[in-house]
Amino acid sequence: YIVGTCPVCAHEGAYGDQCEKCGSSLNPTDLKNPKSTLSGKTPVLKETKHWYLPLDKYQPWLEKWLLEGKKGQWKPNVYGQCSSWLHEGLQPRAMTRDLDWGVDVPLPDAEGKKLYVWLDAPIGYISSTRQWAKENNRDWELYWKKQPNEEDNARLIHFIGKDNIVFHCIIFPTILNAYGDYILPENVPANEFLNLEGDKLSTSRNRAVWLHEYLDDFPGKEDVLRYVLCANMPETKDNDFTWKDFQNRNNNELVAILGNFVNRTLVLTHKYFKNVVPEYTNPQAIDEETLDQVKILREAVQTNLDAFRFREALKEMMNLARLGNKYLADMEPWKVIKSDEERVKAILYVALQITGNLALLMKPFLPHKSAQLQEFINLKVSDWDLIGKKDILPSGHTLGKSGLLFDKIEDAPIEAQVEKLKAASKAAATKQEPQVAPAGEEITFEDFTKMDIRTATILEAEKVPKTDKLLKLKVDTGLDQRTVVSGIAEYYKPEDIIGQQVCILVNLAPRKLRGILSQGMILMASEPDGRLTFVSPKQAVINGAEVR
RNA sequence: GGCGAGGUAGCUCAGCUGGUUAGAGCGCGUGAUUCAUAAUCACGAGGUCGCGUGUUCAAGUCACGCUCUCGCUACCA
Repeated sequence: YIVGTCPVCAHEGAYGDQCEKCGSSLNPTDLKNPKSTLSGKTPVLKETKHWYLPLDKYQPWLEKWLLEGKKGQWKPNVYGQCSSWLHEGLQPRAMTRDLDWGVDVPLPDAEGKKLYVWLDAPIGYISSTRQWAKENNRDWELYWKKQPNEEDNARLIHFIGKDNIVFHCIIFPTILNAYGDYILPENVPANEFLNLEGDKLSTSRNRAVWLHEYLDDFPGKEDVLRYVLCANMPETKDNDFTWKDFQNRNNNELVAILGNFVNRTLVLTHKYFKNVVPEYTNPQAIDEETLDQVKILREAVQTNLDAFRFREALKEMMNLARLGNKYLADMEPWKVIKSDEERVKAILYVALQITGNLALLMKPFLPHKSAQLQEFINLKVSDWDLIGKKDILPSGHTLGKSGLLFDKIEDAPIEAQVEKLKAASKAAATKQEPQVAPAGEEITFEDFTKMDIRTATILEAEKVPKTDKLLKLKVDTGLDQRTVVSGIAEYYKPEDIIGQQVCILVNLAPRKLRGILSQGMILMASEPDGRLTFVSPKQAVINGAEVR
């Protein structure tokens, strides 16, 4: 909105950001004789004060702490994104805003200033800890402050998505470090994005699975969702949540492998030994070897959890149920019972130990079902360290009342969810009233008539090289044929718009974009999400017709 | 356009510092089995490791070029 004389080449029509004559990029304050393009008056420089985080000053520290210190430790996607930012060079970042809503800047000379959300939000992690500590009679500083002995420090780990990497890896650590005695994030195992039925999640488009609705639709299945989300976690690249996959994983994995193993063990114990854990006499090598596997699987789960490989950890947990199924299939207690009840006692003893250990091993992933299984088998203790014990359910122990841990999900509710999703996003798309831009300032009729808008036809269109959004158009305005550069390439392909009739502002001052002189501006309807659509006469009219 | 991450069986992924016939789970096929929610167990069929060139005795694994997906960034009169 500002023109003036270029300080480099003395061209008089230079813009506030760039001089087209010499191509220099400028700041508005660099211009000599600046004038407003709206009113023609000389702009007044108004100061607005903002507080900055001088990230540039901490660049050397970040390079050492992050680039050197976290190399090979942080996930490639996280480390790569951070090093990309650091290589571009950090700039001071404004931490205050001129807004009429938000958290006030708590400084005497900061009237009307609000804190930038990403200064504020991570500090909320600390204040919420303080609040929690207060309510629970704990010392919050143990969780955030550096302790006299480094090994006593709390470990700070941020579980986030990739869109939050910069705030948790660069900005927040810089603040913590600058402040002084706070611990720093040990790791930030950010995930990629999870899509929903092949498209991005979007709460504004109501393209989401709302948790309260899920719990209504699938009561008691909170752990099923946990399981599917964990098994499908976008740890290395974007992934897709589909209801079909949800159903398959429930039916083929939770029901068929885990639930089924538990069920058959408990049913057999009930049938043969009246729900009491039998004696473990004359164990065979296979029995001991099978029980030895439990500890190995626990180690595998643990190692993977420590390394934030949750999908793999989950798979190892399921392997314990697989081990149990295989053991039962190999031992065939339902056959042996006909000839050797003593042997069946040992077999079911082993199967029950696997079940007991499984109840504990699944706890990090399926907390509700873990508790439920503990009730089934009347297991009161739940320490992780117990996993591997070969007598977690000792002989003579009476089991509880059992049922089914998981049940099958039929096609109908799954299809209903898919339909619901479609209907919801369709409804959201048609509604769409909110967040249209408010009406602009009142202008006079003369102001309006200054704009000469005409109908025109696009004759040629090509993408401007090295840009994503720009198309170079040749249009027939009725008056002439001229070149217009337009930022519509995301929504229109060049070959699709040739012959398209549009409206064009013909008396707009020409402007060079990417080295191409753009003479005029194509009128577009711009929706809140940024989508653009041509504003065109409904019926074909001559080129050059005045639009009023 | 620049930068980052990813592209390995139908699907989701593993393959560390290059080394014999590329692995797992689910799905699929065949067989076994019946204690179990037609669940389970065994066996099997599926892969030009995105494309190309190069380095090497040897490349999914290294180098260069290209291509596709996601993200950050620039351009959007």
